[in-house]
Amino acid sequence: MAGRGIDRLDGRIIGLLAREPRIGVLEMSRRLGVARGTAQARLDRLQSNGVIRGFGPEVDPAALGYPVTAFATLEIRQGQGADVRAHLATVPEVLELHTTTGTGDMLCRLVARSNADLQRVIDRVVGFDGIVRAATAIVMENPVPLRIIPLVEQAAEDSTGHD
Amino acid sequence: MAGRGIDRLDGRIIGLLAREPRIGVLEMSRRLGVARGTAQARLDRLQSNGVIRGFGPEVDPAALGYPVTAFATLEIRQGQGADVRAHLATVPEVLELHTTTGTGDMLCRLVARSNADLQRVIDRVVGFDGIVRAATAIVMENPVPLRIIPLVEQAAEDSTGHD
DNA sequence: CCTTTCACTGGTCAGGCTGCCCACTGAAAA
DNA sequence: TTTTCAGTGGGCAGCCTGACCAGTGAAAGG
Repeated sequence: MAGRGIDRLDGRIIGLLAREPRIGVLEMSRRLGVARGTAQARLDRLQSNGVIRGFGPEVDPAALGYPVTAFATLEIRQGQGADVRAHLATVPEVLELHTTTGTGDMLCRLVARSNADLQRVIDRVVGFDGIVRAATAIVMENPVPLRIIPLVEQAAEDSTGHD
Repeated sequence: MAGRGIDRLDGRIIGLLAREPRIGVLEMSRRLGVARGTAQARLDRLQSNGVIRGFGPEVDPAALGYPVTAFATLEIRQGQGADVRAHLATVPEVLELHTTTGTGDMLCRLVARSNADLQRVIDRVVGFDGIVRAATAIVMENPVPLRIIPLVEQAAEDSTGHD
């Protein structure tokens, strides 16, 4: 654990990076109106802090041929959690998995080639002994795609106010 | 709509980029054992295809001071969908929003500074006329963080088999 | 069987950026 | 007052990028 927070300059760096990821440190320093060394140091710190985890490519499952997304709530048999986790990790169509409080025990995000193919994916997901019940919700629209900038801006404001 | 699929070389490119995002086209071509122009052309194609959306920084909400994640299922009053979407888009703690089939009408991912703070976030989310009911599940563990590589590999295998 | 097309190769070139170094400044903390 | 630290502005060599080009091999088309 490291980064207690970020200031406005950090926020601007992240925003800039989000808008134009291909940008270099030099160009970044020019846009930000700071010295190159400063931009470099800030960026290094954000990365070692863990605030910026990396710059991995964002791959669109739809473009890969998996246009259908769904969320499945799973109910697990007592004590089978670890096995179920391991099982789900082997299914490529399981994009993420969370254990949760509430009615279900786990929530996972799935993708499939079609609604018909989703059946195959779900069969594979729930075709495992430890899973008692599954409820699936197919995603129709995605009005707010995964985003972080608004939160970054709020975190930057909430900080001491330094620039 | 564009990319019908990807071949093995594309898959290796994405995998390489995921492992070492800072890598350049030249180094990439060396690792892949192809000419630089080829690597460049493939990468360009993946991006214009929309398979690779971008290289935005991956920001960790926890490092920003938001270690609590939750999923909320929302039930919407008939005809209020658009208003609710617009409302949720203004809440920074709403990281993503989907409209779904199933018991709820919408599913959103939330983050908060603490379990106590989550109450504030939920109040803000559901404190809107069009929302009839909300069910929240707090995330305890995240055994499978958002991933795409296994799917990329499968898509690459499923393709014609070209390299 | 010949020709066109296309992806890939391997090479060159100038310009620009990165990583690294340094001395200096100003502000805050000790 | 002294120390510490972030930031500034500058310089340097090395490497990479983007652009370009001629040549090759395979597949598709005539």
